[in-house]
Amino acid sequence: MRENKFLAIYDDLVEQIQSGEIKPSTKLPSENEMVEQYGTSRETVRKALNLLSQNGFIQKIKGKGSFTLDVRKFDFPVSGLVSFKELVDKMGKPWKTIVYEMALEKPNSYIQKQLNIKANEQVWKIARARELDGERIILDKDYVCQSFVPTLSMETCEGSLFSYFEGELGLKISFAKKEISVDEPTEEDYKYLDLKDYKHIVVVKNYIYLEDASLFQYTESRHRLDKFRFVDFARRGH
Amino acid sequence: MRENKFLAIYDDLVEQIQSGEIKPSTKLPSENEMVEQYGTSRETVRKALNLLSQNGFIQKIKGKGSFTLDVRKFDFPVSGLVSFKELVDKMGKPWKTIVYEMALEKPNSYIQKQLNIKANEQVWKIARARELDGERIILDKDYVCQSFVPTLSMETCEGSLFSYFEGELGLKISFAKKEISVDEPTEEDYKYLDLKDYKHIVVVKNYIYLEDASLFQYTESRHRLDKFRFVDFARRGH
DNA sequence: GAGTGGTCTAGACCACGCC
DNA sequence: GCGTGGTCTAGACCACTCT
Repeated sequence: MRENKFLAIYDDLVEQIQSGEIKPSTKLPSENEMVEQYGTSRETVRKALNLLSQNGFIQKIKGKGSFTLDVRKFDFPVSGLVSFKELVDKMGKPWKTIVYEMALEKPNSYIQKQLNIKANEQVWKIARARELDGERIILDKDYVCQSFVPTLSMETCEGSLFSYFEGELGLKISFAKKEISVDEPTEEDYKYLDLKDYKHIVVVKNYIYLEDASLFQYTESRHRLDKFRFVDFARRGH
Repeated sequence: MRENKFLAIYDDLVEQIQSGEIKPSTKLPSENEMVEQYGTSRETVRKALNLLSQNGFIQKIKGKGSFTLDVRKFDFPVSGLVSFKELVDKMGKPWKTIVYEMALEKPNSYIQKQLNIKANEQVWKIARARELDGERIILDKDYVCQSFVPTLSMETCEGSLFSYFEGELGLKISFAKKEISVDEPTEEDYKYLDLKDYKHIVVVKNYIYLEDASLFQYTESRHRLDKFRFVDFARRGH
């Protein structure tokens, strides 16, 4: 059970929807019924329902009620902030991470600009390939300001940087900007990936910000064309 | 001025941020001050601020206040539900739409599946190329159930389908699922686009739903590799 | 008319940042 | 301690849907 009432209600409903206890396209209890059920005020119930709506679990229809959407059709959203490890774990496929580089460097001017830092600040550079079904199909290049992350180990890089930052360092990631484009492969790409004959590569640039709106990480994910897939759920907001 | 108080406050603040009246990375008035300013309750002010936060305009920091983000860095989000016309108008580039096809058809089995309809229902198929700087770089193929859109004209197709549906037909688009992948060009792509020597094409599949959660349109946007760009802003939600 | 979700209010208590 | 945003409440009125 989570700390906040509305999150507890949210979690409860998500669990019921994902487990199939509440079937797709059926009506949820009305807000007033939930007020009784959960013993809270209506605004609190509504906060939980709005979260469900934003995340694509339900659709609210005025005068009628809240209805579950068919979540299985909206399969895994790569949207939001999901790490490779979370994703691939969810899919249940065998995979491997190969660390090619982990070093504390003076950033070049491109990275300096991307991270918006001074030339004398040092950054961690981590280069890792992701192997699925025996093929290295994604190259992740992470650049992290040392000011936020004093130390880093090889083992961490083989696991999830993300959970290290959030879990052990207590850094709170708040939002991110993603940019997807297609580019020509670099020598690095040819060296670290099994690129076959593809003459292009999908580049996902990720700018990651903390709670205080400071930019602390820049990640470039380079995906082999045939293995790239991005799913997004968006509400037409106001 | 919009109908709802919280939207009016939202609009007011967006305008101030975008016009530069409120500079990037500065502090907004506190919630209590806004309560005075706008003469509403605090929850209403907070509703407006949460919208701003979701849409990447501000960052709220507990104990400190709400701060504007540098919106120029987060330039045009292709995310959400934006039509080609809206996008290109915002960029202010000269462009042209070429309609290659507009017909009422029996859907093939692929489209039937995508739109989740019966074989005997008819659908509009519209194929349009988007020309920028003298090159046809995007091919949009729209499939719309006739049950929602009884009539359609050539002029509408040359403009914005979207504003026709929302404006004249009064259809209310509520949410969409997007899927981005890369594929090999079809004969249609070669015929209707200036593909140069590119051996692949970026495919954006869009499933568009109405307020009552009915799927009413399937759109496939096929982008030339070098001109494709997708920007997304995502908060790490709860 | 009864039931539903959408908006709004006035007030309360809490956790956090800062001085 | 004071000001900030985060949560929660109890109640109100509205617009919409269905019967």
